[in-house]
Amino acid sequence: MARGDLVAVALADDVGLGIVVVATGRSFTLACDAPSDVVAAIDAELRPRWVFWSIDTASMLVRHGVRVATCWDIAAVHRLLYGGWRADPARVWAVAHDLALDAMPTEAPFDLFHQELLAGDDPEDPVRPDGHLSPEWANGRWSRSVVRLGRWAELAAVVTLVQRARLVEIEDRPRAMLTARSESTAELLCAALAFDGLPMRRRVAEELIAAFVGPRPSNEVEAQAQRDDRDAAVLACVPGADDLDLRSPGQVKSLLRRVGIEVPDTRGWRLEGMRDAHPVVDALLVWRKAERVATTYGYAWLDAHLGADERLRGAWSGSDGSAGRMTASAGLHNMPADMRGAVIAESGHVFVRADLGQIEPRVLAVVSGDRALAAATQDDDLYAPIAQQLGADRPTAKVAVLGAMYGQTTGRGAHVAGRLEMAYPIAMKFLRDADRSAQGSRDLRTYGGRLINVGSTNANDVDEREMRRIAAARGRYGRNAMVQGAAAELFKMWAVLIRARSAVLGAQIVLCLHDEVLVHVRTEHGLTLAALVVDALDEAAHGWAPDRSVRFVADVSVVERWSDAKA
DNA sequence: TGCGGCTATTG
DNA sequence: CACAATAGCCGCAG
Repeated sequence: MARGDLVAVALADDVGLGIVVVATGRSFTLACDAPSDVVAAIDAELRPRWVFWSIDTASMLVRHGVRVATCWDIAAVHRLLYGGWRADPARVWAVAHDLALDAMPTEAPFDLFHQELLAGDDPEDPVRPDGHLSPEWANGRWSRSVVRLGRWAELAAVVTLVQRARLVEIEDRPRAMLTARSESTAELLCAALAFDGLPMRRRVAEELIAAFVGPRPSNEVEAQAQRDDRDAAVLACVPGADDLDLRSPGQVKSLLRRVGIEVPDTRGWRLEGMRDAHPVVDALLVWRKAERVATTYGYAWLDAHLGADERLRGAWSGSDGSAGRMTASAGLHNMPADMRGAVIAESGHVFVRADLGQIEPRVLAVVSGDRALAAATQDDDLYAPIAQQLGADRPTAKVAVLGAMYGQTTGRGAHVAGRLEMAYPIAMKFLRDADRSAQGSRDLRTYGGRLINVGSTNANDVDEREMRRIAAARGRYGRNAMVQGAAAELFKMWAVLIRARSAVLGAQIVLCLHDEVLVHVRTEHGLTLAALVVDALDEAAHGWAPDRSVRFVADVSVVERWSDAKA
C-alpha cells in the first residue's frame, strides 16, 4: 500500500482525541483520548491522509497544537460532489447509501414514548435498522469509548471509499479526485487561519478609525454626540431638514428631492456623478463613508475580533454553498482598503503577498479549451492581445470579457460581443452552454467536479415576465459559477501547496482572499518564500491544467504592511 | 423578534 | 453596476 493511501481517522470532541488507523482492510484503534503528540508522530512518520468527518476535527487538532499535512475531509468532499453546504454525518451517510433524505431521523426527545419506539434499536450500533445513522451517534455518542470510537471510524472509512468511487465515476471530470484532495486540505488551512488570525496593530487601526469618526467615545452619550455631529454636517446643507434620518433610504430620498434631485434609489454609484448638483450630495457621500466605519469597521469591530495578541480572527469556511469560494467573517474578506495600513507584520517578520493576475479569463481559457484565448494568456496582460484581436481599446476589451463571464447583455461590453464571439468561439460557447443549462434549471459541474445546484422557479408563484427575469438571472449565475468555481479550485490548490512547501520555513498563511494570499514569515525567509510562492503556482497550475497551454501569473511582493503591496 | 430591502465593503 | 460574499440599520409583519 502506498504511503499516501494509509488511512487514519481522527475524531475529536470537547474532551479529547481518538485515532484509528485503517490499513489493508483491517482497522485497529490506537488510542482514545490520545495525546496530541501521538497524532503528530503518526503524521510525521507515516504521513497518512487523515480522514475527518469535518473541519471540527482539524480545528480540535490545531487547538491541541497539531498541524497534520493532509486529510480527506468528508464534509468538504460531500459539498464538492453534491453542491450546497449542509454536510453533517447523518446527511452524508444517507447520500452515500442512497437513502431518502426525508426519512432521515432527528434526535428523539428523551422521554418514555420515544424510548418505546426505539426499543428495537441497538444503542451500540450507529446504523439503525432502516440504514440511517443514529442521531445519538451523530451527535457524539462515539466519544470516550474505545469500542465505539473504532466503530465510528469504520463508518468514516466506509463513506470515504464511497466518495472516492463516486469521484472516479464522474464523467468528463478527470480532476475531481485531485480537487477533492485539495478541497480537503484547504479545510486544514481554514482551521489554521481561524486559529492564527491576521496580524493587525491595534494602535494603528485605532488611528485610522479616528481619522474617519474621531476618537473612541468613552460612553454611549459621547457616541451619540459624535453621531449627531456627523448627521448635522449633512442636514445643515438643506434648510428645514433637521429631523430627517440619514439612515433611512426613504428619508434620504426626500432630502434629495428638496434640492431638486429625483433618484430611484440613493446608492453611492448613482450619486457619484451628482456631486456638483448640490453640496448635500458630497456631504452625504462623505457621511456614508464615516458611517460605514463607525458601524461596521470601527472600535466595536476591533473589540469584537482583534485579540489581545493583535490578531484579527474570524470564522473561515473552505467553500461557500454555491461556486465554492472560501469565505471569512469578521471583515477579513471585505476590510476597507483604508484599514489595510494596520495589517502589519510582527517584529522580525514580513508578509509575502501574492495575487493571481487576471485569474478568471485565464481559468476560462483552461476550462473551455479555447486555444485562441489560451494564446492570449501568454501575455502578462491578456487584455492587450484580446484588444488587438477585437480591434478595440483595452478598457473596452476588458469590459467585454468580464461582461461575457458575468452575463452582461447591455452597455459597452455588449457592443463588441459579436467580435468576441468571432475571436473566441469556443470560450463563448462554453459560457453560453452554462447559461442555457442553468436557465433550464439543469445542474452544472465545474472543471474540478463541483456540483453547482441550480434552482428552479415555481410557475404558479410568478407571472411570465418575472419568470423570464429569474431564469435570466439563473443563467448569469450558472455562467459565472463555472468560471468563479474553477478559479476557486485552482486558488485552493495553490494555497495548500504554499502551506505544505513553506512549513519548513515556519511560515503562516494568514489570509486567503479569492485570488490573493498573505503569508507571514520571519524576515530572513522573505525572499525564499516569495520564490517558493511562484514555484507553487507553477506546480499547482501544471497539476490542474497539465497541457501548459494556459499561462498563469502572480504578482508577488515582500512587505511589512499589507497596504504597501497594492499594485 | 424575524425577515426582506437597501446600502456599503471586498474580490 | 453584470457574478460572489459578509454585515449593519430600517421598516414592516407577526
